[in-house]
Amino acid sequence: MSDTKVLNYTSERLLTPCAPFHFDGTFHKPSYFPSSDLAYQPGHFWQTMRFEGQVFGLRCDNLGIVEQPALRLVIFSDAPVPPAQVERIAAEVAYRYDLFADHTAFYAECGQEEMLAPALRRWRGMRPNSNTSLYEFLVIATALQNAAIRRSIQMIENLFARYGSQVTFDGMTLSAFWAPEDIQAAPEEELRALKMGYRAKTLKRQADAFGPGGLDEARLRELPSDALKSTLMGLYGIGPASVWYLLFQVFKRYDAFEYISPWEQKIYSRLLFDQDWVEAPVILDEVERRWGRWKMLAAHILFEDLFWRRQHEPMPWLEALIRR
DNA sequence: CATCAGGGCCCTG
DNA sequence: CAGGGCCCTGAT
Repeated sequence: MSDTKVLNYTSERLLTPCAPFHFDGTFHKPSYFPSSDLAYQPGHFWQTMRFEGQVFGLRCDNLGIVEQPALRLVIFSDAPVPPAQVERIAAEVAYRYDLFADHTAFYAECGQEEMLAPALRRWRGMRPNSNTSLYEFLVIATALQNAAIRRSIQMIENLFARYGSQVTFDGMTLSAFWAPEDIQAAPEEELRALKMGYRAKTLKRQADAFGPGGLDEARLRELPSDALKSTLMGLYGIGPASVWYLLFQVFKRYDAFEYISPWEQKIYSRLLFDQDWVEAPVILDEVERRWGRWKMLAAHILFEDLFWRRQHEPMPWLEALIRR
């Protein structure tokens, strides 16, 4: 799409996350690949959001500190937003960035754990995030499968260019996601031409699952983890690796660490054992032993801390694992 | 130039 | 439950 929609109206909403809350550690994840629907500067985060059939621009500004958190959500739109919709958008942002979860028990049980403590000194209050809806995350998970990271980025950007849109707000232009119906209407061959390869079929079937009368993300959020996991695994193209990302990032299940993919396996081998390669069951037992029901939240903080440190410290072993 | 694995998953036997 | 096949691409 070459035309750009300009979002000139703004609405504001103050949000007060549950302390402790780390703004930068929650809104920006340096281990995630870059994509054109997001922008970050310390204390500030921008994204587009397709919600209730419209495309919005969002900006979040940090107004607080870890122990007294506060943030301003600014909603950019092409028409005035009714107050009730402002509340629904704020609630969606709060869910995606896990703003209101109480982590008191986590810090009581894991705050002094020796391997985690150094990372917590830097990132106390970090939470899992999902920048996107469930449907949009499935697209990202599909692009990640059996591809080196450079190619995954290419796939997502090709999809944005063909099915997404460009929106301009707050002095910047970002990509916005399409709706599942846009992919339902697209021929599989068109998706293949965008270098999706055999994933074209997967994208079509996932879009079908989210069309009118399809999966209801709000309802899935209420499911217990085992039922949620089996529902997600039932989606075409979603296997153990993708569901591992989904349970933690999208659905904030802090104990969802029953599987590890090869790339993460290499990194956790180094982080936990200072070795090149440790067998998966050994890693999974170790995180259970150290952090119990908080194991994925704890591991995530350790993992992201590594990628933050990478920006300042030379880490040749890690660079070798990141092919961009 | 050819071959291969990659931040998997489906399908078959 | 194991293993072949799948689109494409940079690395070797």
